Parts: sequence; C-alpha cells; structure tokens
Amino acid sequence: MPRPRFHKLPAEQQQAILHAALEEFSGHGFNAASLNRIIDAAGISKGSMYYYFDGKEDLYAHVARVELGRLFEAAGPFPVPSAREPNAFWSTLTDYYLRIMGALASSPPVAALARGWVTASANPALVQAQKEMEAALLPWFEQALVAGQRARAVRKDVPTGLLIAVVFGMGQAMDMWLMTQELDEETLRKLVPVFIGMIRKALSP
Amino acid sequence: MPRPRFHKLPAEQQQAILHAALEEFSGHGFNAASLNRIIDAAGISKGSMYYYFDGKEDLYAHVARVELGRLFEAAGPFPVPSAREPNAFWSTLTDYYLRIMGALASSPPVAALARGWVTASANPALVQAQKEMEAALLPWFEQALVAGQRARAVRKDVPTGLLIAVVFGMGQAMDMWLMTQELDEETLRKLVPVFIGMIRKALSP
DNA sequence: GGGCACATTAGACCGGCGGTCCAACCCGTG
DNA sequence: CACGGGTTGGACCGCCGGTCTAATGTGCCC
Repeated sequence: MPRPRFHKLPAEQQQAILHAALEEFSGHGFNAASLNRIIDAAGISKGSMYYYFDGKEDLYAHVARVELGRLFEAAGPFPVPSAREPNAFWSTLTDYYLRIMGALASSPPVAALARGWVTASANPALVQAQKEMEAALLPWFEQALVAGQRARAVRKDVPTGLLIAVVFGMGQAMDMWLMTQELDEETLRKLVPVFIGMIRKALSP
Repeated sequence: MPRPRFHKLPAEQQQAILHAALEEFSGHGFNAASLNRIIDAAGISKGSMYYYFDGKEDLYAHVARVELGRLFEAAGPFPVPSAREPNAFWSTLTDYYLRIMGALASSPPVAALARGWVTASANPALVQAQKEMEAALLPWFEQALVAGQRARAVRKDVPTGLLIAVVFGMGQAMDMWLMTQELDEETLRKLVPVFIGMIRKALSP
C-alpha cells in the first residue's frame, strides 16, 4: 500500500507517477522493469519515491490495483449469477467475459499489465500482492461456482479449489491465446462462446 | 547451450556445477536465483563459469533440459496414441500422465524446477530457452491431437493452436494444484483420471 | 629438455539494480 | 524571526549479471 501521504499529492503528480509506472511495468514486466527509470520518467527523486511507496513491489501492486480496478469498473460489477438453470448461468458468464475482454482490448498497456500480472504468479517478491488480489477475487469465484452448482451447471464431485484452479488456468490460456491473435470485435464475439463452452463442458456435472 | 568444453570436464565437476545450479534454481526460481551463489557452491570461479556457459539463462536452460530430460526418460517415451476409439485414446494419456506425475513426486527439486519453468513463461530473458522446449514438445502435442481427432476423441471445430493452449493451460493449472497438495500415490491415482476426464470433456467433439 | 602456443582459471572491475540514509530545504506556526 | 516537522535530493550501500586480462597450466614440436 502506498503511504497515505501519496494521496495528498496534487492529482497531476500522482498521475505522473502512476503513468510512468504503468508504462514501465506493462512494457517490461515486473522483474525487468526498472524503478530508477520510473523515478526519472516521473520526474521525482528516489527519496520521494520511497517516501510514498514501500518499494518496487508496493508500487507495482498499487498500479495493478488501480488499473485493474478501473478495468472491472468499466466492465460493470461482477455478476454473481442467480440463474436457476444451466443455460442461463453460462450465458451470464459469457456476457461478462465479453465485457472484460472488450475493455481490455481498448487499452493495450492495461492488457499488457494484466498479462504480466497473471504470469508473474511464481515471483517470490510478489506473493503479498498476489495474495491480496487473489483474496479479492476468490470469494467471487467461490460464489459463482456455488451458484453454478445450485443451478446444476457445475459438478460437485471435485474440490472447489481445484475447479477454481482449472477455470483460472483455462481462462489464462484462452486470454493469452486471444492476445496473440488479431482482436476484432467480430471474432471475439464468435470465440468467447466457444471458450465458455469448453469451460462449461469441463465443469458440467 | 553450454560450450563443448563443458562436456570435456571431469564428470564429477560437471555434476558439482549442475547440482549447485539445480539447488539454486529450484529453490529460488530463475529471477531470484543468484549466479554468484551457484559459482561459490560449485567451487569454481566466475571466469570458469562464463568459459563453460553463455550466462545465467544458458545455465538455467541446460539444467532444465538435463533434469526434465531425465524425468521424461524415467517416465518412458512419449506415446503417440494409436487408438482407434475415444476410450482407448484417453486411457493411454491417463497412463502417461500418471507416470510423469509419479516421477515428479519422487524428486522434489526437479518438481520445483518444473514448476518454475512452467510459470516463468513471460520472462523476456527466457524466450530462447522456452521456445526451444516448446519446439520439442509441440510436435508431440500436435500428433497427439491429430491422433485424437482420428479416434473421434477430439473436436475439429477449433484451431489446433487454441486446443493446445487450452490443454497446456489446464495441465499447468492441475499440475500446480497437485504440487501444492500432499502427493501420495493413492490420491494421485484417484485424481489423474478426474483431470484427464475434464480435459476430455473440454476437447470432445 | 626448452620454448612456444593454446586452453583454462582467477578475480578485479563495470554499469545498473533495489534500497537506505541524512543533510538541506520548505513552510506553517508561535 | 526562529523553530520544527514534513518533504526532497542524491550520495551511498551491497549485490547483481556480465566482461576482461594477466597469470597459470598443459601438451606438443624442435
């Protein structure tokens, strides 16, 4: 977490720092990103940076929080599907997935940041930040799965943790694959249902 | 690739270097591993290390190649299923998966290395090494998928590249989940068919 | 056996990294 | 005006991966 002082800064200076950090992190990934370059680009001194943030990881986590937060905001709130029937359940998820991918496609640096975030999973320096975001996402995942089980859309014979891992893994793989292709609205609209269909088949009772 | 000179070294010194590197890489992951520590632990000088290897990435790739090579050797050759019928096709794959996981379970450092290898995917310093291993694995994946399609076990309405990505992602997620659990032979034997079953459902026509 | 050429080794050195530290400066208050 | 806490600049630290070269083996030819 940034120190409270950071939020007292003039908005434009906060922006300058966050912008520089987003550029650097999305362009190089966490490990290869240089805090010194961010500091230069933001036009502040090292002392100030460490006066506002605990260090590189803290800055990264904050940028990710802010940008991914904006992303989810732009895509609307997480729906916890209340469907009583499998088809309805899965179509709710399809809609949401489409909204997220659309939002991502409209902002390449954020997409790069998200990609980096999701692949940096094993980095020991990031456990803290990862856990934090995981903790924010997990309850939703769990709720969604339980709702799915209630709608008879999701199997009950496998530990929830494993289901989450698998969905996460499939989603990640699909996202990565998507991001390496040309992303026009048309194909996206065609592919997302295919993706959800595969997840659906894997999870169905 | 290590320089040819490396292979002319007395076997025990090669072993010392590879052992030190395996310990360090499996314990810290690629980024956090320290080449200097490996050098100290192996009891050689920096000059020698760089005389035998191009650098950190080269050493890592070599260790991974050797250790994962041993792993696959221990698990027997990649089967390209020749089944003519879905059930036979999937049971061939189940057997193989079980053999690999068994081999992994018997050697924690190699398991850690494999975990690190698979999660380090986005590291720009490793693209070379990643591509190399991918190139070695891809043809087998493709053959297996095509064989699966021939056995009417795998759908044909989705690009092969996407299928591979999804299978890879699911496999990775399952592996990671497995490695965070207690790995006794019993549960493994129960879980692997469930995994393969999920992959099967996602891929079936 | 002596001299030479080449393979090998040791480790000082380089720029850059993330992170620490403290003197100097700014600015509101008494 | 003087003080004192909030803020800033940037020198400094230990470590990183990587380079370079002088010294040291080592085997071969005359």
